[in-house]
Amino acid sequence: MSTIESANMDPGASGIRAILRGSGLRPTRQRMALGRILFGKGNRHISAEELHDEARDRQVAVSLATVYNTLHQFTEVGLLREVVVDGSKTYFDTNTDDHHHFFIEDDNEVVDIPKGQMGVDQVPTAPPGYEITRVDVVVRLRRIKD
Amino acid sequence: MSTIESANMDPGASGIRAILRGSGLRPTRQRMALGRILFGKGNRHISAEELHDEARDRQVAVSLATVYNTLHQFTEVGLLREVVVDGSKTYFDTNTDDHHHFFIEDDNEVVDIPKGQMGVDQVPTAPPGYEITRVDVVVRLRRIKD
DNA sequence: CTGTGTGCAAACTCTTTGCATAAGT
DNA sequence: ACTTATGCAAAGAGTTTGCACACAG
Repeated sequence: MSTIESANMDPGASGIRAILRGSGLRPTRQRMALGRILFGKGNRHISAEELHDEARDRQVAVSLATVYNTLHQFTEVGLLREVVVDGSKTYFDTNTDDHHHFFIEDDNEVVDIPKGQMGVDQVPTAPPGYEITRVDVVVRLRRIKD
Repeated sequence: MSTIESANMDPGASGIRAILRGSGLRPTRQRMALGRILFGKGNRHISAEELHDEARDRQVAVSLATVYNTLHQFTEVGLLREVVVDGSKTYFDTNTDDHHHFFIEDDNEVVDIPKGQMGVDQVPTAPPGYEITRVDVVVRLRRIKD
């Protein structure tokens, strides 16, 4: 368990405000609170439900609909990235860099694959008339039981 | 590996029956009909809804619940493979070989990437205690509009 | 003030489930 | 017959939508 909670990442309230302003989003109470949860401590892979629960745990009253709205707005302005690993839930990644994921099937957890540890050697040519928007790689993992 | 040989030829009713028997599934009217749709003409990437519609179009009465049951049973015995490309729908691929996919975002279509046109050069080492079950690559495409 | 954001509940989509009926062997 | 499969409708999860009220600028 990596507990790197050194303040190297936490932008603080004013930082979040700046991020939102810079993205053209009004810094409302809810967006500020969700922003702090999302960007307050390193990279996260979180679902709407999880974010909602976490907000509640922090005594922040935010409706689930607002959580969805906020996640989508953040994604639109490039603060988040959607990760598709599982047909049933949508995960949002605070790391918007080009990178890939491990997906731990046992507990539905998404983990970044360290950059440089994985590569795609031949990106295929897109069929005529199409362009590649992204290449997603998901390495599925299962816990070894013995 | 019981991959269906000659994937581009219609196995015919007797062929489907043999496939089902070989997988330990009773060849019921519904499974036979769905099997023919699925394996009758080359590789397919189909959702439950699409398969249901197609069955209806062929005058085959099958309930949606049975379509889901059948798709999952076929997947369990290795006749199909689930493809995760989109958070909202589940697609089933009649090609169970190791291969990757294009996903055309404009019309939610899944297409196989020709074998050899794409490769993953370094499969990352799985974290200790875990084993890799599969590596999925999805190349997302958008239609070029000009 | 004025417009954007939020909360709530209801609606929606995709998928699963429970149980009585039907069909396979 | 005996067992497994199917159909239906209802329930379930995750997500979205519509509209009145609240809040930021």
